[in-house]
Amino acid sequence: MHRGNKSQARSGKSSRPPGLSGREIGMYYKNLARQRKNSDTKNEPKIKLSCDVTVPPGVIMRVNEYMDQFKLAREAGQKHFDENFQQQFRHMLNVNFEAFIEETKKQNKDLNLQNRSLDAHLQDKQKERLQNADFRARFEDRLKLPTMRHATDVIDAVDKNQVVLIVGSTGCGKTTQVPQLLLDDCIEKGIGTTCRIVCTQPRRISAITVAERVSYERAEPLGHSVGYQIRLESRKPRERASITYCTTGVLLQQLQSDPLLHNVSVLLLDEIHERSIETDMLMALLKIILPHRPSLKVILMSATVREEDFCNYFNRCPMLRIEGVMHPVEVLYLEDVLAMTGYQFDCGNNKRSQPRLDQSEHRNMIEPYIRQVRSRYDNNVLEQLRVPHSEGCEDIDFIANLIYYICNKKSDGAILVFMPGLNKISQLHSTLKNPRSPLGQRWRDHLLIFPLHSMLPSAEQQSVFKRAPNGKRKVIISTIIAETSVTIDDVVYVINTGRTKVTDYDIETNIQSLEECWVTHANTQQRKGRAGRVQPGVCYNLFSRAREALMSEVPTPEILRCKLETIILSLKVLHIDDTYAMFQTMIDAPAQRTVSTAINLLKRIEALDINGNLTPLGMHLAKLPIDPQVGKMILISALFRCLDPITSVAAALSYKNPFYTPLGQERRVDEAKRRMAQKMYSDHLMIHNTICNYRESVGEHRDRDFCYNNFLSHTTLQQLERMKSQFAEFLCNYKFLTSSNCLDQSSNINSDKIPLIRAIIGGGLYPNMAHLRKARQVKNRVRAIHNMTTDDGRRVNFHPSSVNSGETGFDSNYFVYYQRQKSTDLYLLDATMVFPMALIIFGDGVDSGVIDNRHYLSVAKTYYFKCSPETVSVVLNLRSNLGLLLLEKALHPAPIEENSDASKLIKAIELLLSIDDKMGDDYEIMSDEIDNI
DNA sequence: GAGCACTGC
Repeated sequence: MHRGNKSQARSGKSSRPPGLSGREIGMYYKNLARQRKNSDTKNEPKIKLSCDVTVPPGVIMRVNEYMDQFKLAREAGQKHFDENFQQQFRHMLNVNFEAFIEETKKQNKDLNLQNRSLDAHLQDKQKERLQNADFRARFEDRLKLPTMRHATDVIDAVDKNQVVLIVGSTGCGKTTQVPQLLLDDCIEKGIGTTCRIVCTQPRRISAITVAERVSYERAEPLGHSVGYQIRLESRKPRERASITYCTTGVLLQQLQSDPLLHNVSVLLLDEIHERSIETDMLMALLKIILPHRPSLKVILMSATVREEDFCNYFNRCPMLRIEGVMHPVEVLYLEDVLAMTGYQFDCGNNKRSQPRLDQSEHRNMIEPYIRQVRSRYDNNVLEQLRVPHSEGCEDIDFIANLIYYICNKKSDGAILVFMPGLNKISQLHSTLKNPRSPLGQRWRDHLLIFPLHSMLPSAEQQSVFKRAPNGKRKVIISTIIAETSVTIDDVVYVINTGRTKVTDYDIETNIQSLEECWVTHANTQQRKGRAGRVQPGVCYNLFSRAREALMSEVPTPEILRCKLETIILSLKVLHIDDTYAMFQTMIDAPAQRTVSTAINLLKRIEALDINGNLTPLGMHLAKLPIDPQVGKMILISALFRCLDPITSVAAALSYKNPFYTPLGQERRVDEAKRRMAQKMYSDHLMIHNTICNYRESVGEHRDRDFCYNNFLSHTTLQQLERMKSQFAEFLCNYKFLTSSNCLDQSSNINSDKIPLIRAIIGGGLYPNMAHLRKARQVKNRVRAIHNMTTDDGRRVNFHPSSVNSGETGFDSNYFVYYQRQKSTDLYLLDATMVFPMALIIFGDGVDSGVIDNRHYLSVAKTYYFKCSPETVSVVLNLRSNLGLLLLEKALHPAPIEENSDASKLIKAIELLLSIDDKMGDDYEIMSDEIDNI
């Protein structure tokens, strides 16, 4: 039935109608190719046999022996399980949403009981505090904040309404003061013990700094009435009469054990205008929770950014506006800057000439505007506005020139320049450091320059926050990171190029992209604010007012730009089964197609069954604080006892890569990474090796040097270690492990078996697969070029930061990856070489068949591997046993004991994988395919 | 040959 296309083509060749001329022959084959292409896309699956995965008979025999032992043991029945999880799971499936809510209410009905003697004590303490000199001095300062002027309005509004929206700009004190007002009001009324305030923050750093600030204002140590809780780090306050600042993610996780928020009396959601996935999600969940919790108060806090959206979303809830206390900031646009500096763009040698489309777009925008402002600007300025590369950050010399102008004409104060990304930051940095113009040379030694980017070490260092010494001007060249995440106090001048990089997600093609775009009004507003923190400032927008009029009001909410697997799982454990309906209730609903793509993936990795219900595996994955694919990876690693390497991989994938890249050191960072990779052709194993080497260096007290020499962030490595421990604790609590220590010997019996680890990485990242057809060395290029496609047939490349980039001599042509992203090209941001057998053992949709008398095993109807019929049968048999084992282990969590019968299956898998490891690559076999690309 | 930014009991 399955006939390969190649054989069709060959038979076509021999039966070409006779008597055709040269041109006619050409047309004949062209038509044939077209027909073939059409039939491919319609019905006939495109089958090309890839390399041979035949297992030698001797190995098959041993694998079968192992499997027989495994099967016998299963049939004998092992019923000494912990029944706890199975009960939980049955309950999960049998209880519907309403019953679940009723149960939760019953369990928590005694929770908020008042404690009168404690209340009286709190009242006394409060009176005492009013006498405390520190408290009083700080209280005087608090009174200067606008929020304190609205104190009675706030308390009143919260008293009378379940939901209140507070809108206030930076510096109004809403985040620090509102929780205190409500807590102190309760204490004074003698009901302090019923008061548990939680205030969510979008970032870890803000939760900590706000909690510290508030404790200081209350003249208390952190962790008394005020505390914080972020992942892997907390200073929790007392149980009652308290304020907890936590990240939004922490609260979402807590919902799993406290779905109606019985542990909270007042919930404040801060920075909801940022439209993070977490706050959007919480708002939707609150609409379900609120009717069941009449005593719960919710305060939404937003900057003045489309605040009416939130007000409408909560039934036109009352809105309180609080004025900010920013210093005035003068805003200048491109035309003003040109008039001021008299700068002339270089148009002659137009190397950076833009595409024609961009040029005509620019003309359509600027000409009407020029007519409008003709009388206000002189002709030279208008002429400069006509230059397409006048806006944004195309002309680095222009930005440098503006910096020198500020140095020359303006009073002291740091300059903050917003750039889109590392490339432009680096260009401006080198222009300022190695100036060609006399003007630049004059200022060079007066500048103290800080490039700021998440991958640069400066983001972690304190020097960027310190004031510049006399005679020096601090210049910070930053990405959007300085807009909200990093605050530098002494900034007085902001240069806003108006450009930033944005990730987007195309539903149709399932492709994530990173591209440079214009910022939104909301971004410009926030950037302007960065100039007015300490004194009146100036914001230089390097785009015209005409451009501003075309910019969007706000960025696209995160929920419309990202994958939904994790959210869907977390809804499922809250018994919200109809996720489509749930998403429809959100402020912005993601497309149905995005939801169905996510659900399909969850089904493929067996987190959901065909009906979309949670499987036992899915229930475990939902509880882990990590994406489901990576969750599955660590779960398998626990069963297969190679915990340490895999948790390293998982931590780095879910947090960040520990390498940073100082400007101009890219080559040396690459070398360091490749040293760590030890020719394993894996970015993931490279991280594992790095962590091992790091630990060794810690043991020998040379970790500082080690990190410095290898461009590693100490802070990130420590956080990765903490995350690894957290994973081990979770898995231990769920009984998949006997120890909560990542390095425990019993959890790492197989940790040095690289083929097995490679396969488990593949098992987790599956179905993100890619096939390398050819790696070739081209003249005049140092590095190899790769001809590679992902499973959807798209051409991809290794990202230049991957250790696989430019490599040749891979032992297998198959790869798994975590992230694929389109920027200058479609890139795999990370990749691990895997052997076909790993995909066959751990993939879904594995099938077998016969083409042209050749037996094959196929993966996901994408890759077809030749093999002997005996291999087909042993592998399929092994897969069904593995399926049974995983199901059993998901229902009855327990590690696979060494020398137990279940461990025989792992031995069998290990054996199959280890022969793969020794097989050569298949360039020869594949070479005929290259013609077809 | 290239890397906006966050986050998880």
